[in-house]
Amino acid sequence: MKQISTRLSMAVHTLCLIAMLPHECTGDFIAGSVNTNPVVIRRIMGMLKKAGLVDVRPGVGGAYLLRSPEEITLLDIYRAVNAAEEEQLFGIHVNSNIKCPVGRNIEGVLQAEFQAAQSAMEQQLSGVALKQLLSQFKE
Amino acid sequence: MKQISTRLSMAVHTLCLIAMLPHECTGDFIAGSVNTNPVVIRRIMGMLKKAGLVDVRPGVGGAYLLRSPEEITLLDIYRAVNAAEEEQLFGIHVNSNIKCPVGRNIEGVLQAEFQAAQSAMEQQLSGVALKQLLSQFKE
DNA sequence: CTTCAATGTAACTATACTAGTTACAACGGT
DNA sequence: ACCGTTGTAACTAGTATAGTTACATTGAAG
Repeated sequence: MKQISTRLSMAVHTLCLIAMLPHECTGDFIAGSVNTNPVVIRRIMGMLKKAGLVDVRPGVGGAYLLRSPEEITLLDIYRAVNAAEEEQLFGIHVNSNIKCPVGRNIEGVLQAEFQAAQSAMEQQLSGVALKQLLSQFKE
Repeated sequence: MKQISTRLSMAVHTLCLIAMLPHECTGDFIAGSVNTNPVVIRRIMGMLKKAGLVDVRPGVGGAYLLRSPEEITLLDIYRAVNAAEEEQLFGIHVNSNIKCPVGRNIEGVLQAEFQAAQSAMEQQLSGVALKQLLSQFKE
């Protein structure tokens, strides 16, 4: 199965670092912790910036949160890194045969059920704030 | 974003047809309602068969449910068509830098949170049985 | 026993997303 | 002016998806 992109997990990682070490968080520094290419991190930072979660300082380097860690949830991050305006998690086949009772109604029926499932997931994500994650790195 | 494969929605469509019209459900007939290639349907039928949800009759054609529509949930179907033994919905980047407090712990932390989100979604799916969908095609 | 529609698969294609990479312009302190 | 950093474009390899063609196998019916 195709998984949800690791952009989300890398974005969470990035935000945790920014929250803890705003001054040292250049793209290269974060890339060193995530263990990937700096450009991948810069792209993610761009998405987080566009979503209003962070501000990045071009030229000088570093980034800082635009909201407190209690006010940034996993759902916020999830939405930030999934650029698609089309936010449907479940794909539904289209152009079913309208001459068939099932084909005629399946799209609407599935749309409702899949939306409910996606909402359940998103509600769980919205209950976890960055702050809760940060507390797990202090030991 | 990459959506969950339309195999799931096509599989639900297929099972609804089998439940309603077991005798007429050849791969070609179903493909006509779903509006896709018969081979795509046969592949999905093969997955549903492997999962013990249906039995297919080679040679003669047609298929029938091996469980009643009350006993087949969207979660059963979801699991049937996602062949991967690795059932993690959220991808997590690996090989983070263990010299960093965040990199050292991020995988475990995210694993727990993502699993909770996935479970919330799956629980919602498990609450919807095929029978509930079938009732929406009778009008 | 032959026929023939249907199933079961393999193989191949086009498309799309992902993650990584190179390259380079623009920014902005020092 | 210098130089490390950010911001992007462009390209690559790898992989999942959905569709397609082709063909062997199945099994009831004539």
